[in-house]
Amino acid sequence: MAAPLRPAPPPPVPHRPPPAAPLSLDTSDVLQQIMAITDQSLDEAQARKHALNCHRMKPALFNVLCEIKEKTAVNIRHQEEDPPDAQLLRLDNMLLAEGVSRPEKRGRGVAAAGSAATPGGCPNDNSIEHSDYRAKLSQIRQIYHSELEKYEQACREFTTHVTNLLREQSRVRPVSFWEIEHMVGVIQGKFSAIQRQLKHSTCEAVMTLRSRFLDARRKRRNFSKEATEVLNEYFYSHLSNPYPSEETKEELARKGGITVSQVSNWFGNKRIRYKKNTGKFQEEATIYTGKIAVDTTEAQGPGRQASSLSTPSPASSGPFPLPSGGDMVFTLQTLAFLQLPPGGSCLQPKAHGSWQGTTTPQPASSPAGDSGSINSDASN
DNA sequence: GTAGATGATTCCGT
DNA sequence: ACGGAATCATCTAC
Repeated sequence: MAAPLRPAPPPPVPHRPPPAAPLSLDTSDVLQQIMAITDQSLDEAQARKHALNCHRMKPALFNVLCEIKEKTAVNIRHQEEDPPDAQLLRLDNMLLAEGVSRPEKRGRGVAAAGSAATPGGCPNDNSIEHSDYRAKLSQIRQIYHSELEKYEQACREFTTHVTNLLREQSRVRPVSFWEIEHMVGVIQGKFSAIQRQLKHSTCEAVMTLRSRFLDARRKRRNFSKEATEVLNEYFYSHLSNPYPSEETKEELARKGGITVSQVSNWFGNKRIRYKKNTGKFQEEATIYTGKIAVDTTEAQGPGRQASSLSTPSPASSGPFPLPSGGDMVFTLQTLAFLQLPPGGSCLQPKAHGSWQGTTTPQPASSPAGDSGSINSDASN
């Protein structure tokens, strides 16, 4: 690295007026001493430097060196303007997008920090996996910042050291402002190459973490018994129109400890699978409609707590064979049908039959069969 | 190990 | 945007 700072070649002596013999000797002698200075010990060099500084030829020699330096410095200045590094820009942008570049905020809600850390978002974020992801990302962020700080500190120290050295050297040889600037640039360039490597590695680490996290998302776990029960209860009690509204989905999600997307997935899968093989679900339907009937009966008692989900509307029959063993349910169904709005098709809820018969789903918000006051699906 | 169950994803139509 | 249908990937019971 000292190459650009090496003393300039000996001055073009022939261009000068022919000096007297003793002067010529003097010049070459001084040059010899300068060239030999690097081979000497520190103490020797220091003493030699002092001697040279006091030498009567020093000002003249210094001027020549200045001329030569001026020419090379121009070249240096021209080489300085590097184009902006596109790759580095990409790395910076990526680290910023992944939330690695900005320092970690402390004392804030974990969830808030987590959502900020995953701009890509994960619709079905399992809280355990999500916090795991956040923890790993936080680890990466910490390492990145600590390494970055180390590099920056080393760069600062080294730059100061070299600058001081050059200033010191400027007493014996011409070291221009531009030269020092150039040297600082060279040092910073070297350190930024290291930083780039660090950024690259960090990006790779984040990408690996991300892909692992996304893979993990695909790993499914069966819902809890409670979640399945809540969903099934709603499904079988709204068999005529198993399309929960957004609000209902949210409540089902809350009760089952799952996300709204999972509720939507579940209902999507359930409808398809039920439709494909109704017979297979007979037993399950019997269980849940029986359960609903019991719940409904209990709910009729004094002091009941009305809930749109815990006291769902009775299942209506329809194109689906209703499971046997739900007498109470059947009675309630009949009551429900009798409450159809004027003009409604007799005894057949509008929504009934439509979700199986056609591919066009009935909007959950306005099924004729669910609009009655008896229907607890009012949240739709 | 295998079959069936089940949650998630993708594609497509409305 | 939502839902149906097909499919994938994993879990679970045997």
